[in-house]
Amino acid sequence: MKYKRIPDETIRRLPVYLRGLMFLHEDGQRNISSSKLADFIGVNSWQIRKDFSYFGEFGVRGVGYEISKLVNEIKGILRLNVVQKAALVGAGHLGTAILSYPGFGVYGFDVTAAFDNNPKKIGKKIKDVTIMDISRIDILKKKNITLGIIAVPRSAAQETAHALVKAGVMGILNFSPCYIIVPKKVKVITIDIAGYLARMPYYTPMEKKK
Amino acid sequence: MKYKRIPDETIRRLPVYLRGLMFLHEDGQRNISSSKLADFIGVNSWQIRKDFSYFGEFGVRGVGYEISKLVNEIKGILRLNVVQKAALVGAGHLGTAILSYPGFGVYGFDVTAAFDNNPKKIGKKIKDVTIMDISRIDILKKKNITLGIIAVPRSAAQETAHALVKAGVMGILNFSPCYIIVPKKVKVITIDIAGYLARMPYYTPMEKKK
DNA sequence: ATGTGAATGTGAACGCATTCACAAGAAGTG
DNA sequence: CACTTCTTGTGAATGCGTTCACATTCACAT
Repeated sequence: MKYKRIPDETIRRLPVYLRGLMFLHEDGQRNISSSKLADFIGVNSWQIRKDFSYFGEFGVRGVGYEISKLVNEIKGILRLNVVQKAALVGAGHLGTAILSYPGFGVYGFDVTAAFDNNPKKIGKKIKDVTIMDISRIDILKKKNITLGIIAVPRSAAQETAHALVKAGVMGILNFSPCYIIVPKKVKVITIDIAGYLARMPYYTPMEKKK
Repeated sequence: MKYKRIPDETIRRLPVYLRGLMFLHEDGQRNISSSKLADFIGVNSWQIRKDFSYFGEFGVRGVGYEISKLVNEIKGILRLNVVQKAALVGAGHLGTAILSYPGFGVYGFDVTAAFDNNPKKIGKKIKDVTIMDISRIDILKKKNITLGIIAVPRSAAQETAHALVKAGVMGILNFSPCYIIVPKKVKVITIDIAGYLARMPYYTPMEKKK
């Protein structure tokens, strides 16, 4: 395929394809067609083919895709073929859930450091990770960790982001429900968990009374 | 504004506007212009004005918007002006975090029931909510709960969705990293937490070696 | 070799969302 | 009242992403 701008939406879908494909791979399957894959992950087959076409020709016409090859290609595009280390800030309920969550490992992430400002939590161990005082965040530079996860109360989100950037982080996953300001070179993705649910009543019909 | 189809993207942004406005309101502010609001939540001012224009004229030309009015308008559009009750399935780490998370309340949600299939967890209380056996899920009908939150392992996600739908749920927030099949009338939003992080390395520059 | 069926890859058409640019309205000032 | 400043609301232009339709390629059977 000729040179062309890659839609952001395509990038957003790649992890979806990847997790579907990894599941099928573990399940023992070797090959798949775009339409089978489409049914499995809930999109259209032409969308899948188009998305792949931005990066090259990964399949064989008349035959389909080899799953393991596709997994490697997508991992390569997303740079998930090397272990990416991430640090968590905020060891509350959500932070604990994140540290315990197996899903990050699936994509090749290693959440390998955690910070909090509550002395009661510092020193505690959750899933092999010992919680450190936030003041020691500069250790990220030494450990070469470039991704940060913010799971602190909203009021502390902006300063946490600053601290992460200062410690060399280039990408931030922000679970605080607010906009945070960072230098342009740093990528932030904000997830307002409740915000997703907030859309729901708009789509669901009025509740009928008893 | 004349009749016109409302973009899905607009609906997606409304909760973002809402939470920003509610914060400003609590902070004691009364009025705001679209460009001030835009800076605060990290979008463009014309985007905000356009989005509002689909629903009516909420501001005053030359003056700006009255925050409390705007909050009510958006709540009305999203149907958040009545308390919406939701049920959680899966009381693991993530489920616990969700029950403890104050963010849902901000939007007017009440997570008022929780289920699990692990006998050890049943009967335990988290934040006023007692965890019930999943087999009792039909109680949702009686309690008039129409929203469900899935926080179970992937392998159990599809059957959980079925059970929720059977119990009368019309909207599902799914934290399992997989596509789930439901009747057309039911709205599903899937959040693959790790999937968001998976996009990150694509955007961040290659890590430099020491 | 040739035909048939299956599945990919992609230019082109389409449609939707964002962005622009400006008319319209409100408030303050002299 | 006339003038200036400010800010909204929106038709129109633009641009981006999705969808379509089909040429292309491969495997297999005959």
